[in-house]
Amino acid sequence: MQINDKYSPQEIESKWYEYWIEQDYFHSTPDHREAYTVVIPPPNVTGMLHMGHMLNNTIQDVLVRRARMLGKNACWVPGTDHASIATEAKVVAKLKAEGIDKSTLTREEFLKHAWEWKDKHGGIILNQLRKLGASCDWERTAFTMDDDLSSSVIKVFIDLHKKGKIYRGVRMVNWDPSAKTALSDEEVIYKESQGKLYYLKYMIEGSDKYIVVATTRPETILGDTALCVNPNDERYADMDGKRVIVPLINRSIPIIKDDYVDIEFGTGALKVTPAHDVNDYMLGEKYNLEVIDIFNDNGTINDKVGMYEGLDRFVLRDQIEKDLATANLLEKVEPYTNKVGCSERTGAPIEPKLSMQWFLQMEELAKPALTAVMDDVVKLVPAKFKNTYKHWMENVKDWCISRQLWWGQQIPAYYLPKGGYVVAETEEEALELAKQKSGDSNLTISDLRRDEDVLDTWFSSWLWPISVFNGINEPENSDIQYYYPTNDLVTAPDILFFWVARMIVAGYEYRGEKPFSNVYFTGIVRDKQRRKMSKQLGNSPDPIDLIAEYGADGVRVAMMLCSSAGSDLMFEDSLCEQGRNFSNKVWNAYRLVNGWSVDTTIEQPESSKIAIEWFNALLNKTIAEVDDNFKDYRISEALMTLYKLFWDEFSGWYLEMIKPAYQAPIDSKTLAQTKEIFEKLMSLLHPFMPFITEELWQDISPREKGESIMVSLQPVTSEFNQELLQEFDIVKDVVTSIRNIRKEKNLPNKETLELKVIPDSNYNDTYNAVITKMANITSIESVTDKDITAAAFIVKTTEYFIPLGDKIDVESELKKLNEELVYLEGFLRSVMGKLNNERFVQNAPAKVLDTENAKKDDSEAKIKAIKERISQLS
RNA sequence: GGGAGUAUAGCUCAGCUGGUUCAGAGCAUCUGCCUUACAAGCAGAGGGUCCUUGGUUCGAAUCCAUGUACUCCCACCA
Repeated sequence: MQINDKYSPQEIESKWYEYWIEQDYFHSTPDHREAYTVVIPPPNVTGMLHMGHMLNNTIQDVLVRRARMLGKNACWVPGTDHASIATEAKVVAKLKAEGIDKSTLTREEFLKHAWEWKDKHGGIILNQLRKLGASCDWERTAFTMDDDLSSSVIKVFIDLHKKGKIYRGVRMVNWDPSAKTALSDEEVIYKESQGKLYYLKYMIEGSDKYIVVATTRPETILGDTALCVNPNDERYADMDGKRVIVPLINRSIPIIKDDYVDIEFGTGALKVTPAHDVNDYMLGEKYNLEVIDIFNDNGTINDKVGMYEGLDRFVLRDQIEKDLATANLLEKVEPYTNKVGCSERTGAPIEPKLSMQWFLQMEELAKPALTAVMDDVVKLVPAKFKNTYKHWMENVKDWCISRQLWWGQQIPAYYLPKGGYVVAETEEEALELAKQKSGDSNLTISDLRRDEDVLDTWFSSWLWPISVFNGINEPENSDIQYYYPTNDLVTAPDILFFWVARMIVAGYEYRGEKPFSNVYFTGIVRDKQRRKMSKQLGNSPDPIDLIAEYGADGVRVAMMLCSSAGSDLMFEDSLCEQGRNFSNKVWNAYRLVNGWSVDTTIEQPESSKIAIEWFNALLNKTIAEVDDNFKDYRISEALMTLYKLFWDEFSGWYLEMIKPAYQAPIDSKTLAQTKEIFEKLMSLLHPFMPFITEELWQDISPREKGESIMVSLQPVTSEFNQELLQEFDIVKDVVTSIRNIRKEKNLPNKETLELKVIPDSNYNDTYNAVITKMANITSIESVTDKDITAAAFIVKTTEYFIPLGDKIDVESELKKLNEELVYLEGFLRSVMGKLNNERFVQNAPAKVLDTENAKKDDSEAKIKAIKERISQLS
């Protein structure tokens, strides 16, 4: 497309992405430069791109592209996570839709289906990232179940087991009856749920009296093995040694006393079900109670009790309520709101369940990881997350790492026929170990039974920054040596514990070093009503549609403008308009510059010289600001700074200053310098808007094949003339004042005006050329007396006049002057109030005193000038 | 139940260690303009008790305390 056409992002974006790929700019290999490494938070293999990814990956791309343009060897490793529960659930559902039940398949058959699924859907999200312009090193694309990564996981498991950090045991775990697997504590989310509180009658054995017990889960009476009251509860003082009968079940259970029970709650009596409640389990251990597990893995009732067998737990709850009522054992039912733990992945209510699982001891491992964050060796941005992190790490619990699933890394534990197990990387090693352990040299592989479980997904992703560089299998390889530790991690705060904390732990355990230097937490993308964007609510736009409508550059700019670290962002489609409008502005500014014809015989006008000098100073100042913003990860501010620089300063002021008259040519020097400036502006904007900046950069001057803005260097800041910038603010004020007068007096811009000035210390005629050009002034004449027939204005302390003959309205002029006078006098009074206050003069630092004195002088001078003009006019 | 955070213009937010970057920005709104790069634009304008109440200070949006309102995290209350 031609540059003088309208801006149309669709036409340029795919072209440049292909070019970048073809030129292999994204790929990084170790060299002499400083490495800058980012590993992507691997999205779920079956995921689709949503607004959260959009935000997250835009930030990463901005950081990576900028680092690359700062001369670093930037490497952004992309990849996906196998997400064992989520993916397995999807595959199971898909098979079910085809009429295949998972239980009829062998492990191998199921995994075949799962891999097919992965191959079919696994690449979608990464392809979507390309549309966004993500400059990932695609040749390094990793998947958490790639051979290298899987063997890393297994090695680490074996190593931790060898170190005695991994143990196997029966514990109360969070059971997901839908996925039929254990979950870690972090995978349980608590939701408010409107339920009921049931008051059940437990008859006292050998008596017609009863004790009422309040419970939210009456179905668990099947597993009741005691009734517990507080020893200090007088209502139950005479219950020592007595027993009660479990309603409906007619089992006799003891009454025990423990101060765990809250006297205030319900009736002060607690039913104890050690198999199905964590607290009850602890009571059970303490008082040596029988444990009756009443559920099957899928949440239906088993045959242990011999009643209600096969019923689902929630069906049973209603059934029990009816049966209790019929038997007159239900005193009452109250509405009750409580928190119910649900599976993060499947949403199913969690069932606390006793089962044999594998655990990782975290306490010791967590120590270096805690110190690292507290000492800012790993810096969290924003820092408020340090508190949360500290609290979690100091109270870290053992990590349940086994899952009763097939999709994932299978635990490398092999059970011996006569009890005991060995842990080994291969079957052959396992056999050797087994022979040693059992003393039976005739053992064969088929005698060993491998543990069925797989490892928690996070047990593979916690190695991500190491395993993508194969740093577990080959700890000395050149990639890991060069790229590790990585620099920035960009992620959402909801996986701080799942992932970030554990990566830091693994980093210290397996590399003896932090995995990254900075963690940038993005906010959560919400809609206008502050609701989290989600598929179910249907309030999330499809990012691909947005890109199609506004262009990737436009969407990127929109996201970056409204996102500061750690705070949520309220997104709506219309925000993209701002991004697209800005792209359009950039495009059109280039069209203007590009459309000028050059005349090498004309001299460079004075106004252009000044404009270039001024803009270069401003550019330097802005680059320094942007550098600072990036240093503090204030990315949206960096962009806003550049946005204003380009729109207001460059387009609004600079281009207007150097713009030749209609169809007139421009001098070659100004054009060349302007193109240079334009190029720098493109470089500065490139990390945010990669496509349009490449397109224009390529067009500015002929480029060789193989050149690209993305591998060019960022402009660097240098000394700039601070005074020039301040003086220019005065120039702008003068121009604006003249524009205001034009507006008031209805004078069209085309009509030329004369300007008179009474020079004083704040006046500098260097800039007259600029003023005349910008405000369409014919001449600026220095005078000594006020022109009372002219429209007047004061900038700083300098008085200006525009002779308008009879066009000025003395009445309204006086009114305005008086208003201004009142304001200035009030202002002066407050300044004088400070200066006359002895304590202020004594305590305030010299700098503050100076400014106050300057304020005083300026306003006094202004007041004097206004008073004079008032007296002349009236 | 414990902990943390936030409250500034209609909206989204800046405002670092109290003082000319102190009341700001962008968007939105309003008023003029189809001015020869751009109406996805240009030129202007309006808009805030800096959540309440106290305190510290010569001086508070900024520091301290109290209250209020939201948000998030953690926790085994049946």
